[in-house]
Amino acid sequence: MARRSQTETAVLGALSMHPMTAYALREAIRDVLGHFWSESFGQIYPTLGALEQQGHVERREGPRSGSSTFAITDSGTARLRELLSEPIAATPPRSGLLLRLFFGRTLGVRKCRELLLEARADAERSLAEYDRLARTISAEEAGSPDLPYVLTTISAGRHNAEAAIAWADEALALLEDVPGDDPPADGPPANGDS
Amino acid sequence: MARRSQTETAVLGALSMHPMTAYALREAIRDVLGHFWSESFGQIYPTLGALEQQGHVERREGPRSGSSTFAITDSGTARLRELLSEPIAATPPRSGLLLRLFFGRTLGVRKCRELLLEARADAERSLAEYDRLARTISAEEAGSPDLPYVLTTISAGRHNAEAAIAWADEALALLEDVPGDDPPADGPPANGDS
DNA sequence: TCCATCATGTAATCCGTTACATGATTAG
DNA sequence: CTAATCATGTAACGGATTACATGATGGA
Repeated sequence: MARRSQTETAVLGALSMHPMTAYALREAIRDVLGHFWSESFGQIYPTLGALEQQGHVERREGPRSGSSTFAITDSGTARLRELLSEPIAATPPRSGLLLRLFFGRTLGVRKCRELLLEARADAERSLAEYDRLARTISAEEAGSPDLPYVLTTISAGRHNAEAAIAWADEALALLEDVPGDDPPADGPPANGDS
Repeated sequence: MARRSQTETAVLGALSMHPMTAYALREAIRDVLGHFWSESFGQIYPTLGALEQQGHVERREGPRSGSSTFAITDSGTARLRELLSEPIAATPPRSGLLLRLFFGRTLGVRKCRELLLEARADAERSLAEYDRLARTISAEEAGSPDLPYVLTTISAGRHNAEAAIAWADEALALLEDVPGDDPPADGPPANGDS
């Protein structure tokens, strides 16, 4: 069971929408699934090769000489359905931001505030991006059977971004009354080098 | 630079609160940082060893024969400050749930609804847990300089859980009018086995 | 002609999980 | 005495990123 983990799922899924070259696949995963998924370059080719050997995808003439277009086969669609039905493998959480805030006493309040403001700004930007995306896709893909599903994933991004903004504000308030003793420079005190 | 990635940060951070054995460290990371961080077992011992060699932690007599308690040293605290100040390494997103919903046409509406209901229930449970946690810690650690920082991380969990609930409801509404053609069983149609 | 983009792949390496292997202490 | 918990480590494996290596095509 060469369960290439969930890479297989992402690749088959992307190809289930329309056939494309490995290169285009990579861009589709980055640009279309990018908000909630990522695949590294070096995974895509080997996975495609394995899927081809298993008969789940078919290699055809590509747009350039030496290039190939991959299309999902019936067995590939069945395999995808199977993979999507598997229980979700829980990704262990790893938030560098929360790790820093948790040890904020050591980091210093000032830097914590900076991190929070940055996070807030990032979230604000994502929020705008999700709104734009939702409008674009709703128009472009109007009537597509995929549309409602795609919209649920965009909605997830929107809600997360909104939550991040509200959280950042609350967290900034929580740190409001913390004494500004913070810049505990890494050497002895009263040393303004950095 | 054997940058044991961010494991080093988590280990030094945990030891910055109080000295403990490697075993206790593991439990602290699981139970205390667990909402936003995880370290696998096999990372902790080697990392502690490396930190000891660099003089960032000190090994002392442990509570049992053959066991050791580790304490952070001054250089360790400086190192922690350094690590915490580094730019946050963005973790590539990987949401198995959103991956499944995105390809929901293939998975089938029914299973998508089930996934959403599950996710909603999970979030509801976390929410209660975060509330309980916030109350417990506020009482237990009242007056601790770490308290406000810890509360910001709990607040993050709360907001995320709330967002997940609101999102699940919205997503369920989005899938409301999708025709229930869904169970595209992996064989021929008109087969009510499951 | 030359650069950006399209295109395909391999290899080295790192990070992290899991399984394995062992033993001391304490509570029931 | 015996099971649960505390305690420490190593080894094997698998998954993922990154760097390396190469080349075609088309537009400026």
